[in-house]
Amino acid sequence: MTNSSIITGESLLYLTDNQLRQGIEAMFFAYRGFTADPDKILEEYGYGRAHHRAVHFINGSPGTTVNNLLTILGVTKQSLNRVLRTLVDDMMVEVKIGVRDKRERHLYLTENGNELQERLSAAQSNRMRKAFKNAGPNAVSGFKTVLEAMMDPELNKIYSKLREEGK
Amino acid sequence: MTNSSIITGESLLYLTDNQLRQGIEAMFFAYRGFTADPDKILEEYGYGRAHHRAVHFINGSPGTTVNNLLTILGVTKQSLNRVLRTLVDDMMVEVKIGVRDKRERHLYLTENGNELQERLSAAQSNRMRKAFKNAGPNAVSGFKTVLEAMMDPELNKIYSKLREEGK
DNA sequence: ATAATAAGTCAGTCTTGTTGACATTGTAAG
DNA sequence: CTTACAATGTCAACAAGACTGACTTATTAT
Repeated sequence: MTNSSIITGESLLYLTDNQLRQGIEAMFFAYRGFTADPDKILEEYGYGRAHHRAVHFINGSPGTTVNNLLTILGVTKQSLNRVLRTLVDDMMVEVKIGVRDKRERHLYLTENGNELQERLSAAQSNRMRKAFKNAGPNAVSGFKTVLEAMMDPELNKIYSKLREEGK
Repeated sequence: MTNSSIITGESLLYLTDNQLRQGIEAMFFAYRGFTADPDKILEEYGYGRAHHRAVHFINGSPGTTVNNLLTILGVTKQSLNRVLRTLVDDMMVEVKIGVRDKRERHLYLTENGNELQERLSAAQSNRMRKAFKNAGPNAVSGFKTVLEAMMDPELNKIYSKLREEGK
């Protein structure tokens, strides 16, 4: 129950245990909301969040390799492979053998995969758009700043890289 | 690949698909960081995130009932019971039969449980404190505003209630 | 007395993660 | 050219943590 005071550039920011606690709980509840809408759609297809993540990052980096995806998702190849196999079997993802290095498999969304991705993205983006709209532009930049500071340095690198690629 | 423009109270906020996408990815990577530190501690005890959540909310609302916890955590009683049973067996949580209503079980952290909670809380709060410090006070309020707007209305009610209780 | 509530339990299923071992194919280095 | 390494895939086994459904026990409320 001790309080901690922190000196920032401009002002003195008192971060009480309760403020930090509220931040923790906000993350917990917000993440639940964040995943709620896509989860409903995924259920229709018999997919889970792992499928969503794979589809999301393949869409964002078409032609990415299995190894790349492994790094971004932070799971084992066995775990990813299970998900990827069902997506390929269901004609959601297309696998192309690398030209320069024939060991590599490059991943692309098929037309079906794109359709699924767009449905998932629309659901998740809608909620985020509403949240952003409600909170206003200043809040949005604050939101991103805090989240970036909360990532592991490694993950932040990956995130920044993806951010650059996407304009 | 369409852009959406939103008019806020003060200014015109252009929310491109890429901005929304970045928000989504920020949530994904930040949540990973958010859970990384406590996960390491939990491993020592052979616990998982489910145990963490239970301990967290029992600490925040000592004497809460099983049903309350069920509502906050949003899981089935079978799922919660499994976790709660191990915590009770390990002397982390104490169960007291209700005085007014003897059907109810009121949950409290034991001394051991409190110790665990403090370790977990310290790890998670440290990261959040650093993130808050890095981002500055304005960013912190923006962070909370967006997260609150992102919760389901139901969850927001629970969150607000907990916020009031905790001063 | 009967119905509803709070909690616990048993059994079975599913997703998603893990390890470990091994095979295949292709690239790179000596 | 052979040997080592790398990228991928696969088999098996296991565990956490979620779910459903059915059922019990104790207690309270009608």
